[in-house]
Amino acid sequence: MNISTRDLDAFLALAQTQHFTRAAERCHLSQSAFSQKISRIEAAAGLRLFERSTRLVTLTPEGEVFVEEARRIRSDLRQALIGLQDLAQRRIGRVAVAVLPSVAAEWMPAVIARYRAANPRIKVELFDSLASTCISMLRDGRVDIAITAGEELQEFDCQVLRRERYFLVCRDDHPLAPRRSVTLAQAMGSDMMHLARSSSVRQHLQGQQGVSDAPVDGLEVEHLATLSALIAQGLGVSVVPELTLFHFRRDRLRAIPIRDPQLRRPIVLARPKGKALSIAAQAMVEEVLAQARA
Amino acid sequence: MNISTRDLDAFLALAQTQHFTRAAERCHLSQSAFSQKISRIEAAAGLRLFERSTRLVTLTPEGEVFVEEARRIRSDLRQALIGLQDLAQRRIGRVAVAVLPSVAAEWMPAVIARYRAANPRIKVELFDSLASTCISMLRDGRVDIAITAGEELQEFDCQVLRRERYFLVCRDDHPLAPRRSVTLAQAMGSDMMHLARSSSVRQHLQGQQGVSDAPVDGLEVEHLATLSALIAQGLGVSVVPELTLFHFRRDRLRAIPIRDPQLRRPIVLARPKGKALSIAAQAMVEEVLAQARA
DNA sequence: GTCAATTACGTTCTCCGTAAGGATG
DNA sequence: CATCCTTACGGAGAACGTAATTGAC
Repeated sequence: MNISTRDLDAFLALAQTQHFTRAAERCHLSQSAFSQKISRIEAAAGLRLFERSTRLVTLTPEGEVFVEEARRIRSDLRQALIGLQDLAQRRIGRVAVAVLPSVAAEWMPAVIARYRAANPRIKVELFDSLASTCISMLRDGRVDIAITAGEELQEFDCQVLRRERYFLVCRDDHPLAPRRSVTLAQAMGSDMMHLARSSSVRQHLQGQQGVSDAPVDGLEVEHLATLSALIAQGLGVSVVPELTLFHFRRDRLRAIPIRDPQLRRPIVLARPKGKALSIAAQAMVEEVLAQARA
Repeated sequence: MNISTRDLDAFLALAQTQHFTRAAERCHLSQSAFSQKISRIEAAAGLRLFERSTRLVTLTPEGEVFVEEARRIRSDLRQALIGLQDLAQRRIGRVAVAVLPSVAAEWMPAVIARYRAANPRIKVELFDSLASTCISMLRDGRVDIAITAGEELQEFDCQVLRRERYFLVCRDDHPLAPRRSVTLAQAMGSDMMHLARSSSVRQHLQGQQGVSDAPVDGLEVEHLATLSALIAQGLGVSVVPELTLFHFRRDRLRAIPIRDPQLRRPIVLARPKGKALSIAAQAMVEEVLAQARA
């Protein structure tokens, strides 16, 4: 047995008009084809749904029972299909993104502005979180995609958006301040201040040669804004990736690129492995890629 | 766009198995035909519902949205169709009947017994009501059929089940008691007691020649059992139709057929005009007809 | 190399339209 | 006799199966 939406339409049209010819017109069918269709439906149902004399067409009591169910079913199906169309055409939807705070501040304002302009009906959820949080949100399915900098991303499908250079940040009266570039070794020679161990920057630097595990003199902060203020006060220097430099755009601070070519922080776009993105999320990926290329 | 139940089945089978070949088997289709079917469904929906590599088949986020709706819709449709089958096979259903009290007492016990034996799952509702109530219940759709004796039945489809003879009921010491039959005129000569005007019997007799409109001496009762007791007491005689005779089966009472051939009470099976009966009601009609023929 | 989905192609069958048939008022 | 549903029949397109192709592991 096989019932189609057009069968339901035909049945309901006849139930309403009580007239084969007019119902057939409404369904864009010849009257004969329509009659056959009703016959097939009745055969499939196993009973007569309409009582017809050549003059009068009425529902049987069983047909009346079926009308209400058919109406509801057709309506549900229509709603479901319309919902799919809306998803496809991005008239509705939702996309959730978890990104590093630096990425959130530097890239996402423009990305989200363009995305909303292109897809005004899609709800965007942005989480600015540290790398470990980004990863767990992605793992738990709380976000569709994540932009992070961790290394332990084998469980996801990843693509590197950019390999960021690091910069030495110091005050203008620091010995290295006039340099156009420095090496990591040179930078470490100064009074270095680190970010907290939990940050992705610290994790990354930790792996490099010549970077000690121990805090130099207890100045180990959580927020880049704090670090920036400490350096401005002349309490030391630090090494930060490019995307965070906006924190350090203040008087007397200098950012000097670190030459070491292997010292790069990969900014990674991660998505659940082997699972397709929603159309809404796919569109978000496009915008992110465009931003990363810029 | 046209979606069928088999399309839903195919979609849901693939959603569950995540494997074209196995889902195709479940749907009794070749793997190729199945693949095409999924493609058509996706084309109809306007978007990709499954993400496939040759090794792995998974739902897209949009597909996941659709799964739940599809499941519900398919289940609703199945329920509706199964319900129809049940109605057709009289596994479920309901039939309501309004009948005259005399018919209720004489015919319906046997009718209902046979009906229940044949259709154990169908709920039977029986109303024993006077003619006017039977008619209004039928008119209001509170019952499927009515068995009554009124004359004003043009608004219904009717068929006469039987034309009842009338009987003179008297005590054995009444002058007419020994007769094998009497005429209506002879009966009216005695001290006649009538039923209340509202009864169908009175309404019918009223139209006959020689029957006066006025109560003879104020003995005008509503219930046949009362009438029976009055006659047994020797307070008079009465004229009643055959189906009510069971009230008068007591010592010293005699029921004598009235010869007048035109004096017959038609027992009528009435149903809504131009409206088909439910299958359950149709089966009840069959039983009633069988009873009336007996 | 194997497994699995897609594509190609010929066949079958469903569905539709034209036209004739039949019933009803 | 006019209206309207049903049946008959032929054709077009959809759906299916077999088999070849492509792609992933």
